[in-house]
Amino acid sequence: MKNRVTSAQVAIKADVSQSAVSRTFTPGASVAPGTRKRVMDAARELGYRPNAIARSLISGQSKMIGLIAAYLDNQFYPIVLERLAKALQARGYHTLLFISEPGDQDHELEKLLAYQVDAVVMASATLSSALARECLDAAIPVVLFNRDVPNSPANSVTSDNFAGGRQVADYLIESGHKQLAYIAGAENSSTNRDREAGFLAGLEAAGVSLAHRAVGGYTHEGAAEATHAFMRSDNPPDAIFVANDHMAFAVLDTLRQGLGLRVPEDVSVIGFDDVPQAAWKAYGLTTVAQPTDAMIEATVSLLFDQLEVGHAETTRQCLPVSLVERDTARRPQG
Amino acid sequence: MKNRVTSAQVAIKADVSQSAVSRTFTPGASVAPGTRKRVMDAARELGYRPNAIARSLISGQSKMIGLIAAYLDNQFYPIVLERLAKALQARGYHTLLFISEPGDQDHELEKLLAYQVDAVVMASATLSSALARECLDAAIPVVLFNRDVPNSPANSVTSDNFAGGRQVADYLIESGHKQLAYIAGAENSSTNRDREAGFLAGLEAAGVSLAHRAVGGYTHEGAAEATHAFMRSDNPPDAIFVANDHMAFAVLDTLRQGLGLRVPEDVSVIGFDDVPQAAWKAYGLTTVAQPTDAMIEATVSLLFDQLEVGHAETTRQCLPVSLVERDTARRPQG
DNA sequence: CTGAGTTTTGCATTCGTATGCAGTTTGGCG
DNA sequence: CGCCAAACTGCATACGAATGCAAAACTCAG
Repeated sequence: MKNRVTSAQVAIKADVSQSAVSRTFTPGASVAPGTRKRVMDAARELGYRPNAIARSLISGQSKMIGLIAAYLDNQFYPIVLERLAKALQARGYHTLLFISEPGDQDHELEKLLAYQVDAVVMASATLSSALARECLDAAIPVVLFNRDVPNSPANSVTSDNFAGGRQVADYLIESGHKQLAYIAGAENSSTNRDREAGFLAGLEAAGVSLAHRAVGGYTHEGAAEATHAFMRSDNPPDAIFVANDHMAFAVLDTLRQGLGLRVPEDVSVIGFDDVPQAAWKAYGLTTVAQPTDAMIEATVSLLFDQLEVGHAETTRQCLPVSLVERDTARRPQG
Repeated sequence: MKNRVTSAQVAIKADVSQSAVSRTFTPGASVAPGTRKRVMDAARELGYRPNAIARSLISGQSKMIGLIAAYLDNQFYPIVLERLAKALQARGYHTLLFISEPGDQDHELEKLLAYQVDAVVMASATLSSALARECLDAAIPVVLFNRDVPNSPANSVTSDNFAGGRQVADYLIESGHKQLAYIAGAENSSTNRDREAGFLAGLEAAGVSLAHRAVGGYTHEGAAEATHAFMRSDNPPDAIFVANDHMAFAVLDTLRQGLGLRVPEDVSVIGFDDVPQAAWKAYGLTTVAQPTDAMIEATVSLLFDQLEVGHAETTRQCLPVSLVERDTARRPQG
């Protein structure tokens, strides 16, 4: 039923061999101009399109990159997804998308490897060490995006989460906040771990201790609940550092609309990521900006170094962050 | 270098034929329990994983669905992407993602077809009629998601944009608004066309004429500019219908933070889509809800009807919408 | 017009798996 | 114990394109 046109059919129509057709569609191959034209004409007439699947089989390169993601409701990831896919497309690669549900990452990754992807980018979920080994064995480069697993053989591209957390601590202390709170993302995520560690390091350096801590699980609801809990306590915080912007929006909504408090007069709030929404005026969120474009660029170069140049050493890139001062945190010297 | 394990290697190790290995991994094939076990053991030991590329080549089914998208900054699409990909995964299909840049859709779609995707879902960009024909020729089902091209041979799943626009008009008029404005998305998008047509139909039925109209291009900035222009005019609107929520947020920010106006006291605003953000308290956007889950479900069943059952007729599904009353539009009888 | 050097071309094989066919084994039942 | 059907197995081939190799065609200088 399917109207599949093959190179052999084109070859017959153009009165050349199948090889000639193949070479016509292989950049850099040796084909006489006349032959090429005959082939192109026949191809156009028949509606021929080289079969990427067959090509992959023989060339050993699928030109597909497996991308594992989840939680696309946090705007950070869709944006990464869009730009990364676009960057890969520009280089002739395409993105096979896997949405990982908590729990079945390994199972899904199995399937992804079955598709012979040339590399894997993990933008969420963590790589189990078993899978990491499998990828290593199969010589499939893996890049962890925005996460880092210390002793794994995978490459990673992250921003300097520790420094970011530290900057937030310094900033909040310098601007006179006394009761500091932290809303964590997921306990086991590397971004949360580093952001929190940096924050705590900053507090310790100033001799301040953390007044409140709760886990928001990177969800809107979790963050809202945590905020309520904080504010109901005996010593409510005067500043909340939230592990990412997505949760910070919920914190702001809860403080302002839910509890009728003023931000930053009553409570300061600082997020992390600097998603586009953070700049929207309804929020105007003070936050730590991740260098999204640079991270994507780094990911792409890393990938191509390994895919096309053949570099093998695993690399861990950590890019600098910067605090973006907007309207949700009292400023120093104010 | 690549440590590729093939079915032949497993066959040797398990002392069976390559066919036996193949059959072991083919659900429903006839294999003796003992043989299956020997094969499985050998496979596990060698780390064998069936090569989906080779399988596609011979079976003629890639089990990949091409998904074309763009504008992932509008939260509606990431969510669709996530849920759709998940639903497809659950059925053993995977998503090959293409980000279309305005202008090169055709060129990209070409590549997508080269990958032998079993079907195409277009969640943005419109299908040129040339491409539509190519897909038809290749017997590749195409589903237009949230868009509709009247005389094309493609299936479509949309919500009732016309009825939604109409409801907004009725609602705004009933609640006593006099100066109505509309901010369009992109002129050539079917969603915009239908939403606007429905809105105008409602106005006409009430004998009201549209006071203002501008094109926001589905962008934050475009909507902000349009709002400024409206409010600078001699007869500023007391209600603005915005073609989607993404732009409506910009309208709200501009009215409130930019111009110091109160919503809905001074101006009412209604959006379209009901993305999760619309429910966040900082916005509390009154909007028309698209039945996202139902649309995805419809898309998936449509796809599978065509892929596995073999139905061929093209279908156009149009699902009902509902107005969600929140806080950005004055209510009738208030 | 000849011969050496360079392009172009076709043949045959390869990638890894699925499957029709025919041959072999197994099991059930009389 | 014998026989037929059913279950299982292996062989050979196919999917569509890329590529090493050797033959053929062309180029150009002498």
